[in-house]
Amino acid sequence: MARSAEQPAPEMRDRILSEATRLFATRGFESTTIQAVAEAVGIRAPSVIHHFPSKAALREQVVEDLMSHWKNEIPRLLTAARSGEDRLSSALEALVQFLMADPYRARLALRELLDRPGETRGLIEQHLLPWMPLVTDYIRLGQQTGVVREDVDPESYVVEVIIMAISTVALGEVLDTVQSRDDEDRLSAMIRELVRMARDSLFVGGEPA
Amino acid sequence: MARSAEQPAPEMRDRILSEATRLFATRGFESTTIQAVAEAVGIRAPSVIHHFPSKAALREQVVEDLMSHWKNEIPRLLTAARSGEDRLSSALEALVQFLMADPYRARLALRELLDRPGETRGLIEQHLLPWMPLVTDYIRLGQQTGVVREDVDPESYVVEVIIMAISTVALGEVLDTVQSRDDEDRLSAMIRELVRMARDSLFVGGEPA
DNA sequence: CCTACCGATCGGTAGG
DNA sequence: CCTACCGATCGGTAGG
Repeated sequence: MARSAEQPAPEMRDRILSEATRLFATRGFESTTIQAVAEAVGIRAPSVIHHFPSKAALREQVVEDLMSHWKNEIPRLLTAARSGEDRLSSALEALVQFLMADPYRARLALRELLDRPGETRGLIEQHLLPWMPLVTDYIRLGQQTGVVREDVDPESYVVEVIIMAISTVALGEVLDTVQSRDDEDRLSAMIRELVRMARDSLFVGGEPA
Repeated sequence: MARSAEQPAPEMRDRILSEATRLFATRGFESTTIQAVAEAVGIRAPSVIHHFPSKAALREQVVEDLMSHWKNEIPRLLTAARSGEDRLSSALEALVQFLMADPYRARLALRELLDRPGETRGLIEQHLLPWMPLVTDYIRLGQQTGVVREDVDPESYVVEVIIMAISTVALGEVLDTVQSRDDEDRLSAMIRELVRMARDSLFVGGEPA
């Protein structure tokens, strides 16, 4: 009779969050019923509601968990490489790695951007925007020293690269069959081309060898 | 008594399609009720079902209309400019113009890619893929003549550019407030940067001036 | 965490 | 194109 009484199964809440994340990312919030989440974790629908006051609250927590992941990773991404001019390329590759580590991250982000533009914009302004100057100042510095193209619009460039990375990873599953490849899967080729495009459209001159 | 009998209101069907497109694009298919579509055109829900056998059939027609638009526009996009090496840039600007002409096109495409990857992939293979070689062969020709970078992966490049264009236009509303601008709106700056990135990551050398 | 249950809303039908 | 209506499912509550 030590620890059997009424403790609410410590890991159950996390399991619900995990399955809800997966389902919201793949099917979308509206298409996912509480019952589907319950079934995925092996319980009944009302038990899900016991852990989260409402379906909306469940979504909120799922999104918040995603954002806190971002908040933790961003400093790591931005300091991913210190090898001078190649720093931005390495940061981008780290971003892609981060996105591909959990296949639901990119898809969930894209869905939230489409479904709740206002709320998501608020989250972006809160958590992502403060880091922007750190990157754009670095790009402007590169423009002054002549290694970065003069006609680059730093803010637009950064946002475009992030959009490209998120969209590519999120849609990778679909795009994977656009063309068959023998040597490797399509998504890897896309990611590699993405990194190349970001690099070659930023720095002046030809290949960095 | 000439034309009052039982003709099913010729323009009503198109009005339903138009409002359904707008609602599916902005809120998503699952979040859009037949009632909401009916209300938008000023009729009752059962009258919508009279024009389309089911909600799914309405979606099918909306998507088919979008695809037929694409099919008509693609030849025009690909022959948008004949001024030699700048041809691809002009084609891209034409693509962006096409996407921005109807704000719901990009958002609907992105939603369909997320919600129904299998079906959408089929539509892409049918309608878009046949045009791919026309672009990729042109890029490969440019690689042989030395105007296009050697390390460009033609197929990946084309898909990335299309993804970037669709995503940018679709998310433009959200991104518009990432940073305030005095001279022009954020989306225009994003589009211009997108075109620049596509150009500078494709061709060798500095600015074409 | 379960069973039993409910009001609301959904897509769709009947029948003019 | 409308009113009247229905079975199914949804999110959520009650009460253990």
